Amino acid sequence: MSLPHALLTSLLEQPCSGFELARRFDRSIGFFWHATHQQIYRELGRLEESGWLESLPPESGRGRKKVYRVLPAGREELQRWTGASQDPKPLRDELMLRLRAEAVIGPTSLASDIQRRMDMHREKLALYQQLEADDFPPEKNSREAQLQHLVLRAGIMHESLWVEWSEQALRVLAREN
Amino acid sequence: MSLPHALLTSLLEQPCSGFELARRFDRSIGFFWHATHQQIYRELGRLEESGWLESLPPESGRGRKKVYRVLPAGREELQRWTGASQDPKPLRDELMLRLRAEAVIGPTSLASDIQRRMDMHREKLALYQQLEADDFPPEKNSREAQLQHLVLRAGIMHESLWVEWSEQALRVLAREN
DNA sequence: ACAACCATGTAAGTAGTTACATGATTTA
DNA sequence: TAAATCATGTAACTACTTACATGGTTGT
Repeated sequence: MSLPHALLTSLLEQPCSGFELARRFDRSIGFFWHATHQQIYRELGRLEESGWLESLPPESGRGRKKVYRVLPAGREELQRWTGASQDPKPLRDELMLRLRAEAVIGPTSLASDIQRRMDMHREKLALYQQLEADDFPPEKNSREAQLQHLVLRAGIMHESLWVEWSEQALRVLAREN
Repeated sequence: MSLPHALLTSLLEQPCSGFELARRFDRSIGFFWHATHQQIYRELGRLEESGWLESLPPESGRGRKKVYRVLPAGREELQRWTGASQDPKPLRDELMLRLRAEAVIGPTSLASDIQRRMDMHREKLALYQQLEADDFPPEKNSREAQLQHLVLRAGIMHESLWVEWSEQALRVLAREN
């Protein structure tokens, strides 16, 4: 149950409509917790039913846009959830399965796909490093900024890991084949 | 659709029953693609319907144990799937959401949970390093061994990443709080 | 004969994905 | 006035999780 809490967080930062939320997700929280607009609309409905959000119906009677705002009960639930302990999810990656399969059934075209994926990881790494340079200069060291920076650091370390791993993998796959 | 291919791989390595498969999963492929026995039984049924597996009914009439074996069509499907390109799944981690939430709603007991998780990552790292020492000595360098080693390397790098990141996170959270 | 473990399943629920539908507002 | 974009939804499906049920085999 993470999506509802992701939405609560995002709406505490800035109340907005489902549509705007979906767009903001794509450029911030969505980097590490993707959600489609359908998921978001469905979840907003549930959150309102639970009494964690309220929706302000369209101002001036025009349009269908609904703006959501977090209620005190929602804030308390978010606090509860954030402090609760959760085990880390184990690594779960299809590519590992494909490597095991390759080991059993012999050479396939895996190497070219790893090359392609490595390029994608490099691109994402460059993007994250740009975001780091733009949004987290050394003098910006409030608690809030440091926590957000930690999240971005995880992304950077994650992408670096897969670039490095891909290089190792390509060396192995290049030997024979 | 990864579980069926994980099962095909495992059954090519060694034909066996659903129960044995579930146990073997817990100690090898399951490290990076966990599955419950219910998932496995259901999937084995589907794979048999698709004509990718055959089941040899219990020998000697006793017991209910069914042994599964991969058919040629299953092997071809596995080959197709392994060579097909797949995009890497983006990082998806609840902990990142909890950090963003902390940044908005202020201090919670996150630090103690990160400490706990760090210990879990350290334990898993130690286990993987032990497996590496036991199963992949330098002289064992067949293609198959090297591919399996790559998978384990990914696990080691993954756990190392989260140990290192946790240390950074604890330094940040210790400053105030 | 009882416990421990082997072995296979059903049922119900949650989360996430994909495809499709619909209407309102803004801008060229 | 047509196209682009804003905005919200329904429906159907797939993957995964959790709880429960049931009977067979092996060892003491």
